Amino acid sequence: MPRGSAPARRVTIVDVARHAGVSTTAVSKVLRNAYGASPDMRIKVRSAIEELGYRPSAAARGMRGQTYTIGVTLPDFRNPFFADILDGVTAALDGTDYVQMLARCCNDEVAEARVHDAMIDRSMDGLILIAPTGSRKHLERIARAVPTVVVGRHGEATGYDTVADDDFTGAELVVEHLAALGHQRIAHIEHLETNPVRLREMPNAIRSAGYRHAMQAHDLGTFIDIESTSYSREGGYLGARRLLARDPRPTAIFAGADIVAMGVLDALTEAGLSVPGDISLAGYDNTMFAAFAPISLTTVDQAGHHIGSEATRLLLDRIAHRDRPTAQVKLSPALVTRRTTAPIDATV
Amino acid sequence: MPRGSAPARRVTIVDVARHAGVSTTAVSKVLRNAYGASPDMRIKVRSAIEELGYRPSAAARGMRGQTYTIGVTLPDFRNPFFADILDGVTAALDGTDYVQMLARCCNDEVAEARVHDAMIDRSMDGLILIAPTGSRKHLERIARAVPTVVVGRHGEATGYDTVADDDFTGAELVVEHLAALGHQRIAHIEHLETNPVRLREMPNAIRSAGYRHAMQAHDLGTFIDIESTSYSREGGYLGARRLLARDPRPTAIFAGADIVAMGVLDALTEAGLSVPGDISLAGYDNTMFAAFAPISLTTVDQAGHHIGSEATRLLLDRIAHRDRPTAQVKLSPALVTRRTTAPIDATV
DNA sequence: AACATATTGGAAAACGTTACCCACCTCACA
DNA sequence: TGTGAGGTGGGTAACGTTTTCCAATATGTT
Repeated sequence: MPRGSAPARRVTIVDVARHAGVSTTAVSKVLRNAYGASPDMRIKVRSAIEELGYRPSAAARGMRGQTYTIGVTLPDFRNPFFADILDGVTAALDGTDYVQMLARCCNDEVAEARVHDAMIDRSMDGLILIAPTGSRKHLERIARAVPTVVVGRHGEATGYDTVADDDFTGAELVVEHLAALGHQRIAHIEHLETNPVRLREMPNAIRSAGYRHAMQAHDLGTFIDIESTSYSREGGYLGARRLLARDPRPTAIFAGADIVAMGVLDALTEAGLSVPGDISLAGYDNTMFAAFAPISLTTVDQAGHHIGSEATRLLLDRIAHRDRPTAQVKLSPALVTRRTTAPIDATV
Repeated sequence: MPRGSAPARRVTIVDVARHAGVSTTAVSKVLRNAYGASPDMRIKVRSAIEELGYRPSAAARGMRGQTYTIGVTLPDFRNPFFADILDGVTAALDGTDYVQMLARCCNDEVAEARVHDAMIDRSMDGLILIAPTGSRKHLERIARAVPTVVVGRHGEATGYDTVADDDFTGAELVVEHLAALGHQRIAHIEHLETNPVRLREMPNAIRSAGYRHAMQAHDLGTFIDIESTSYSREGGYLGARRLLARDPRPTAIFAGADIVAMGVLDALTEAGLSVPGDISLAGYDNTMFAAFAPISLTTVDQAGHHIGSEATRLLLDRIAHRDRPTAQVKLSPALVTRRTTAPIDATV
């Protein structure tokens, strides 16, 4: 019986103004901490707001001013690395008037654009796009409509700020580590990328380039061996299956992401191989999963929390100063050595 | 240099109307598939929309009608079970005009209320609250403001629909399974709950009750052993540490959620114990993690996808018919037997 | 042919806020 | 005693939709 006492009209700014005996303009000023309201006025209005339980309508606000909403899009809810970034966003937003709203933007470019548009339609004050796959042009278009920060994408951009990890160095760290352990046949599983722009901008492509460069630098150029699948558990499983079919098979696998390493482990378990006994394995992202004790995956820490808070800081700054030049923040990754990598001697 | 060609005024319904040579009313009717527009009119308007690249402003819509936005709140981005639910929501929303927006509502009741209010302020057309912790009264208040479906909470409600798994039966399935394997000292790690209402409504409490009931039913009442922590990896770790300190220690642990089982495995690894050699372990939720080959966790499948799509179906229905009586959907869980549980004989 | 009923299209008034501008007051200073 | 500046407060017009009418025309019914 949902009947229940009439839909109860929402308390509006007019009600507050009347109750406090002032104009709606005055109430609005207090709400926005805007100039032109005396301390007395502020107290009076605030107590009226309190008494009436008034809450501003974001829809109405959106028509003239801000909605105090930050939109965050991400490609996947299963990759735990993104949760770290979101924590950083939440932390940075804490204490401000802004609220974050999330949406997943699948992996397909059309669906992604639809989600971005949906956020613009909803008058978000700013957008944080995590690892978007859209074209540069598309991103510039979004950024023209609303302040935008792109996370996890390299390259200079004219319309938006970026925050990214130095994936090239991160990949080098992994190869160096494995090479120092005596490994030569170090294979890599990457996320397939063909678009030339994305080859220069997407983290997965940069990691792959870092891998190749480091292999060359360690005189292991002839051992370069890459499987192109996707950054997902299935991608890892598939890539590992193919690598295991090699003869001789690699002694170490560098998975482009922890989630990929998870799939690799699925395949290794299935094949009855032990880690690092039979084969060494490294991931990337240092997600919660990598720290999982029974696995204890060697990986690269991207400081997701820091990435998220930095992106938020940039976004709030840009909302306040839309004309400042764009900034590119690049963070340094760090290798986290755990138990899935071991010296080649220990490997059969 | 973000300068860039003037902020570019958004295309509005007025532009579309002028371009098509009709009234804004007519355009609005076409947009909403409302009655009163001829097929000719629809074609004419739609092509004008296409040509101008018009997109309706949700803010403006929100002031009079719908925003075509569904708000989804969930307590945690790290529990992969929620990702399954979200997939179900996405699937059910596919092909409709609705877009989903997510927000995390932490675990604390005040923060949760703030998030719910934020969604109402943003004129969401409907809300799906996943495993909310708020009081019944709070939920009823939300539901009075906007069509609401509560996921994962038991008990009759007058203002909102609910979708929940039969957690009591699910817990029984686990105990039955372990008892059939010959286990007696079957311990349980639950999420601490003291509030009397939530003891009757929250899934964690129901699972705990199911565990106790099944233990009694199998004449294992004297072996009932519960650690109260939280549904998180840390909670699992802590609970397991305490259980391992028992003498004699349990031969099997029923973790209230897969994420808890993950923490249990952290503790077991640390203690140098093998699964199921030294101790059997079962989880709950059948998340992606449970299927992870190196672990292969026995668990209870909740069909998260189905839960999500069912909740969405109910919500869309309620948006269309706000007066229909509330519904409680209860889904049946299924045991998924994997490699972390074994006969007691095999256990030392 | 007269009348009722659908169908089609539009004019105008909301919806709740903020931006813009103006009026008033007080105070300091010439 | 003017005059200008800074501080306060408010009136009013947007903002872009949907909703609620109403009028005009087409269709069907006696």
